[in-house]
Amino acid sequence: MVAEDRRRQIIRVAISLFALRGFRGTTTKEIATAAGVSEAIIFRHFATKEDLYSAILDGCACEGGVDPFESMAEAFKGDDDRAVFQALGLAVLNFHDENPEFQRLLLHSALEGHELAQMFWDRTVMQTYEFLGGYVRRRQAAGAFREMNPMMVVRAFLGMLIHHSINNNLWDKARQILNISNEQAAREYTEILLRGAFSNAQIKIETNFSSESE
Amino acid sequence: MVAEDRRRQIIRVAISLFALRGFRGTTTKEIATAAGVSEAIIFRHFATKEDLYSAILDGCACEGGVDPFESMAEAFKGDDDRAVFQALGLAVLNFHDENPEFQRLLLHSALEGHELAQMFWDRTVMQTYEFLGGYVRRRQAAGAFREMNPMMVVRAFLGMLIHHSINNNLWDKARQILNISNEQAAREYTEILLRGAFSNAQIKIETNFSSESE
DNA sequence: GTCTATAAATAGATAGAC
DNA sequence: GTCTATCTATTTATAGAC
Repeated sequence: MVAEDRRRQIIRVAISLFALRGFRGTTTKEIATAAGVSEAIIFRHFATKEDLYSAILDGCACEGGVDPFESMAEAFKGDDDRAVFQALGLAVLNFHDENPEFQRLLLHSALEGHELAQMFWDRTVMQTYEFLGGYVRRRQAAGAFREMNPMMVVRAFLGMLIHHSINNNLWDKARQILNISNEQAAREYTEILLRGAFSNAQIKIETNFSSESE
Repeated sequence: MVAEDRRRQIIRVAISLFALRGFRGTTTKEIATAAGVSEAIIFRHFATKEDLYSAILDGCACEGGVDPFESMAEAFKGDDDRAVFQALGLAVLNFHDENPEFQRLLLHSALEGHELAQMFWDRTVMQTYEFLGGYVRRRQAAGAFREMNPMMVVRAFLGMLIHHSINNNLWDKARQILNISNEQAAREYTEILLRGAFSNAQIKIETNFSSESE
């Protein structure tokens, strides 16, 4: 196999194993065996095990270039609150469903203090807080959202989504408790975020009460 | 030092290190050094490294005996929805704040496929879903909560809480984005769960609209 | 470009003196 | 109850033949 292909193959195999067992939990021997080569080949392409990890990070850097906010651009302009959150929610849930290894890699990385976690935070998480937080702030000014820290809204929504993904990814039994499609999950979480779990009756009582007291 | 004390000390040290670096990422040598003894002492008290891990689990089993639902018993009986969720929320947030090692240990365990994660799921998570899910079901029957899968409500709420704790625990920068007390966080997440982020004005429009269409 | 063989360091675990 | 010394297996990494 030509050098560049072999290199990419090793990285692909390493991602799977690091995701499964973490950096320290994976041996170069295991990577070599899984790639169907001898251990010496690993060190022919990567000076050290750390270098292999860094090469994975460089790969992630490119993948992260996909704009997660693309799908919500239209809803964003039209101030369609439900569509904005549903689109982002579905994008996040689908991404984690299609890339379960990434989430495990990221969690391992965060726990082990590697730089992937920091990179992901700076690049993706911060961007999401700014983007979505800005939207919430604008909608608060328009009177559609109530007054509260916009970051709180973002944190709450991301919490529901990411926890949902981690549950499905790490615990077999999670789906026994709640087994729904990503579309439905995105819709339900959006509904909870925007109007809560109270019934209309309850909300009417609350709304009447609060208008009296105002 | 007497045997039983030494044993407990080693376990305490091991918890810290396993939480920090994971099971595979921690060496018996490191544990010995941190405990201020030689490596041989570790293996005098625990036949293998795995045995040490199991001993930690047994310790957790006792700690888990604390009833997390105690603080919400009164609110539960009185159908005080806000108090129920706020009390549970505060209990969860405080627990993770006071036991940051436990959360890291649990995450490492879940990723590494050790039994702590499974034990925690069966014992604590399931119990929470049943308890809180049962409450939601009852309040739905009373017309206070709208019709939806009760597990969805629980999942959403736990998601906000646990994600909030993990953020504060694993990422330094999380507090830069959103730095609030546990009391405030429990209150805000409860508010989002029950009545959402929409303003009263928006809810009135929605409520009127939905009563017309009903 | 790939392999076998092996070096060097580190891991878990034991023996035996005090 | 604790230590030093040591054993064995594993892990990262290299050398050199093909």
